Amino acid sequence: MLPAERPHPSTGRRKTLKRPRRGDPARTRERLIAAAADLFNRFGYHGTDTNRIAQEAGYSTGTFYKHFRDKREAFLAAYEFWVTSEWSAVAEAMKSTASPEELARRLVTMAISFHSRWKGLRASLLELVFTDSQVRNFYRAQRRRQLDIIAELRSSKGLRTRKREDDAIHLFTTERTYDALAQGETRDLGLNRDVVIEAMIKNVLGILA
Amino acid sequence: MLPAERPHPSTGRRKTLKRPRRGDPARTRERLIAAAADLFNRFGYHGTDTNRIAQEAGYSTGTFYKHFRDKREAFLAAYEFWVTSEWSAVAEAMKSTASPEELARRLVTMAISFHSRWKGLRASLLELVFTDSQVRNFYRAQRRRQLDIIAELRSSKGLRTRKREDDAIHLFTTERTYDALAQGETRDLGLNRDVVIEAMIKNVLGILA
Amino acid sequence: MLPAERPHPSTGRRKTLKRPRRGDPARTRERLIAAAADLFNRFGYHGTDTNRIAQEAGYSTGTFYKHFRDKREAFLAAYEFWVTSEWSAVAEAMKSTASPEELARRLVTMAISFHSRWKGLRASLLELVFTDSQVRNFYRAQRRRQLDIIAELRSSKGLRTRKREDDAIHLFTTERTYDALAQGETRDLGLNRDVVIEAMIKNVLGILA
Amino acid sequence: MLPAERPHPSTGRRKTLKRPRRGDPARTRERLIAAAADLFNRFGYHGTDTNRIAQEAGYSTGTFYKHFRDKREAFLAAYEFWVTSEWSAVAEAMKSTASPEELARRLVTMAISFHSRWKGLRASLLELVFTDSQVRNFYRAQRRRQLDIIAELRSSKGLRTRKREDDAIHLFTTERTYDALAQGETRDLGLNRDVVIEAMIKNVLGILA
DNA sequence: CATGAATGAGCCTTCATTCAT
DNA sequence: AATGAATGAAGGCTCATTCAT
Repeated sequence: MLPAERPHPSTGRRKTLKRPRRGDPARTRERLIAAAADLFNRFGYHGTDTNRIAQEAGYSTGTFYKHFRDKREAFLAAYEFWVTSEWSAVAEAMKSTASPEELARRLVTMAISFHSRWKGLRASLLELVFTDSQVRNFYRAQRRRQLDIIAELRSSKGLRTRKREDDAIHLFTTERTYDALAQGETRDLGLNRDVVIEAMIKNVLGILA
Repeated sequence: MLPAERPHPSTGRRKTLKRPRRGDPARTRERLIAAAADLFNRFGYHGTDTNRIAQEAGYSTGTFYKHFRDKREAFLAAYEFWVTSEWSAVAEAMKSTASPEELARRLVTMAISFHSRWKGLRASLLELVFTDSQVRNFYRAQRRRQLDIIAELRSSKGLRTRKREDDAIHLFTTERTYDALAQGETRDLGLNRDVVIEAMIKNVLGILA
Repeated sequence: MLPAERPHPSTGRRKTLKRPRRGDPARTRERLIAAAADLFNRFGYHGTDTNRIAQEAGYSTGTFYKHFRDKREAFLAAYEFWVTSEWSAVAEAMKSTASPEELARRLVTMAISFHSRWKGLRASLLELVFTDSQVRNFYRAQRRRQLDIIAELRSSKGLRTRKREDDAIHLFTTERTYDALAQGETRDLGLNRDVVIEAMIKNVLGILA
Repeated sequence: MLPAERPHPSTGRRKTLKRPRRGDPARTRERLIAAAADLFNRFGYHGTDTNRIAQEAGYSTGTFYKHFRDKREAFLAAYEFWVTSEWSAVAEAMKSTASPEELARRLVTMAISFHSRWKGLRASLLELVFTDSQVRNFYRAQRRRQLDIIAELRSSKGLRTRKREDDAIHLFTTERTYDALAQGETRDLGLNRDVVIEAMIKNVLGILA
């Protein structure tokens, strides 16, 4: 029997939707990363699908894979984007000449807002760090860089040197608390948000001293 | 799930348990929970499948759904099992008459070992807390209970009262650091493990004072 | 924002189609292999999809993967099925006490009908033998077995011994000609089918002498 | 396509040809055909993608479709290229005044080397002949032409006339054996290559007589 | 003539869940 | 109480093809 010759793909069903302007790849990638970041952040890594990301960015399925090897790579790109913007904001704030108290307050506020904005991405990240070795390596590299930046910032501010361990512990500490604030955990536990925030400010102040 | 990768934890072909046909339901449930806890902990929530849990426990697919409404419920049961055992161990330790220093050291050691043992479960938990409202509610309830227990323990030990916020912050702080130790993050960041541990002990001591 | 909790799969859309009787796995596997053989044979390996095979066999997507690791494995099973039935038919024919002429004629007829029945599977097979090392290994093993069987048959018939090379060449030769007959190539080339067949019979006779 | 496997042929990073912007169309087409032939031959029809062909030839995706209606057309062009070069080589050899033995040997050697060089293309061809009616028609036409050429060659050499059927059978026979030699099948079956080759030479000699 | 970004149908595979035995 | 065959929605990813520049 003659085989059912399959018709050439995409002949016949061509929706007349105007093809999105031929943009430059960098912009496309940016848009995809933005969409990915948004969706991962809202629905988590496992709750987000690749096709949806493309669609949300205004592109079709295939375009996604022209820019990322796979879903993980898109996640990593979104993560990097977020981290970069976070740290440049911190660096910016550090340049100010405000009093240590003022600065500490500002940093804490910023941190809380960052953690609130990215809580979904963070949640997925921490899970993937356990599950996926590539994500883990990427994450660890970011962390080292973070500690380096902190040390640098402090020395550039003329603050006294501290042990890397102390900085790390500070990071762990505050980070988890910011998460709690961002995720409404403090509220659910019946804690007074302001009290917690003040404690954080005191904590940060300790590092700026 | 992420493509083709089994996470770092000790792999190894957990042999199927000898089939315990017609056991009592309670034992069956226990075995299922144990298998679930083990697998979730090793491969993460999304990396573990329901059929595998049943098989690992020595039962068939259907049995799993006789004991749990769905995968989440099994996860929650595993989580509860772990938390319960953890807190009873802590309560046990608190009964001792060791010096505060000794007690603090013991508590920190215990915590680290707990976090090491359950790091996979914890990683999944934190992601699900974000993704899944039922897990979130369950988790929050556990946390409230945890804070209550701490307050209780302290009062039974005749220690001075502290603000619930302080206890919570303490929890957040140490918890994240224990995670870092358990996951080898301190090593990857080039930190001296002992220095970090001593800091934790000092921290705990502050609460026992 | 609370994540869009995804409903439990297959809740809500349950078509009331009566679930196919719970059969024994061996029968299911047989049906799947039969469907796979049929579809691969009609549309080629690349023109056949896995879901279609399951459906054709009267099962759903997932069932296919309960029985075969992947598409290739199903192909190999189909191939083995076909080869086995072919060779047992040949062995059967060889048992007869017909004259060599009669036997040769019968064998040629059988071969042509086999090649006609399985021409699609053969076409895919030969391509996969090139493309896929697992298929290649499987195929080669079959061939060795085939040569062994021929040698055995001859010795059991009391025929004179021949070089393995001669048997192999005979196989190659006739095989390609049977393919041509089966695929209508002889007709397309304006050849007289009977003349070709008679030549084949003479050829086979040479081996039976 | 079969998952994650590159077939046995010599791998190796064919470097992209230097970009020949604005060449003449004929040269462009030639380069595309050469690239197509090479890739189809190495990875099979289904293992080769259109974009890769263009890239390998030093052109961009779109250029491919300026020269071929679709993938099949490129395949057919590659096939024609190969067949043409093969037959002109045979014709060349036939012109020589070597002894029949010498000629037969030379022809067999040539055939084996051709089949070795093009085994991948042949493998795909035979599958497509089954799957795709256009390829089939093209192939059949080539075959008829081939038989015509043989008849012609023989008459021009003053050899005696033979039935077209005999020529066809000869073609089928030797062809399959050359494939086996080219694909290493003889080796895998534990056959002595030289013995097989000598048999082929004898076979060819029969036709030249 | 040439480019290459974009398209989108399609296919393989997984896995939570059901239910007849 | 337990079994395990069967289900089928979902999702990651590929690749032939188009068309605006």
